[in-house]
Amino acid sequence: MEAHTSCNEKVKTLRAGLESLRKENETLRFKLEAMNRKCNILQVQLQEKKAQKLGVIDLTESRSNSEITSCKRARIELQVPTSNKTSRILVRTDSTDNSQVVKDGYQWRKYGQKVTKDNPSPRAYFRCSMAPAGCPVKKKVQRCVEDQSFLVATYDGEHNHDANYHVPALRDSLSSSDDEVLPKAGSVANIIYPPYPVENHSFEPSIALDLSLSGPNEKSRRNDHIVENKLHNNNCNVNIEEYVASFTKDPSFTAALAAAVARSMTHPQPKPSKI
DNA sequence: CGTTTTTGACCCGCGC
DNA sequence: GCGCGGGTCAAAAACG
Repeated sequence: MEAHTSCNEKVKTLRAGLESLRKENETLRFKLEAMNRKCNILQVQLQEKKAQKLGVIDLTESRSNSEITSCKRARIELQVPTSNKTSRILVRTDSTDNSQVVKDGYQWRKYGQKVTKDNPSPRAYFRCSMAPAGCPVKKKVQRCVEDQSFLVATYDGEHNHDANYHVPALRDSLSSSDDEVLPKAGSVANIIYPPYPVENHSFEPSIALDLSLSGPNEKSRRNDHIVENKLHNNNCNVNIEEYVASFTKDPSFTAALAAAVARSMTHPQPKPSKI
């Protein structure tokens, strides 16, 4: 009899624990949703701000001369569809970095390099090597003749497969203010826009956000604490809408989230997990 | 050892 | 036809 009673109590305890876990799970789900929404809003806002600042230049009829012109116009980094199947982007890089790597989410294999007449910098030729069946897309990468800190990447063709498009595409838009531009030493390109005419390929970079990351930056670490504290200070019983609103209205949370996202991008994880 | 990069050779279109 | 320049090939080297 006594054993039966103690067994019942154990069951009750376990059920209580299970219920507690359920609530915690629910809370975590709301937190994730709220963070996702906020993150999306931030992305949109940042894209809009960038777009406002950069403006658009039509290089549709561009040849080398207009490339030069575009380079002369300071701080213009853009994606320019030159036709249905070709487009050109300018990518800001470290001028001391000799590599001609443009991280655009696709995997490229270099098959040639040539010094052209109008530019002392060699032009590199790449093929897309992501699709096993063979992707027809090619790209040419060459430093801008006027400004060596820019790479001019010309894409030719359309991918017949999905892109492994993630972190690098947003790195710049999230981590750089106007004149405080990446790259750091050893880093590569900072791309502003998707490198293709967006017809069949939607540009929806997936963000791998790991708030537990500890970066070298003290300020961003503080911001992480803000995020974490914000998360921890909201208990399970809070009204959901108020709870979400408390995130969206809190400027410190906004700043902290932006910093965390930016840092997660500048320190990408080997195998990020999507939220 | 398989994959990627390098680099000289080759091909092809264009202008003269 | 010839030369020039851009694009591609492919063998060798480098890399992981």
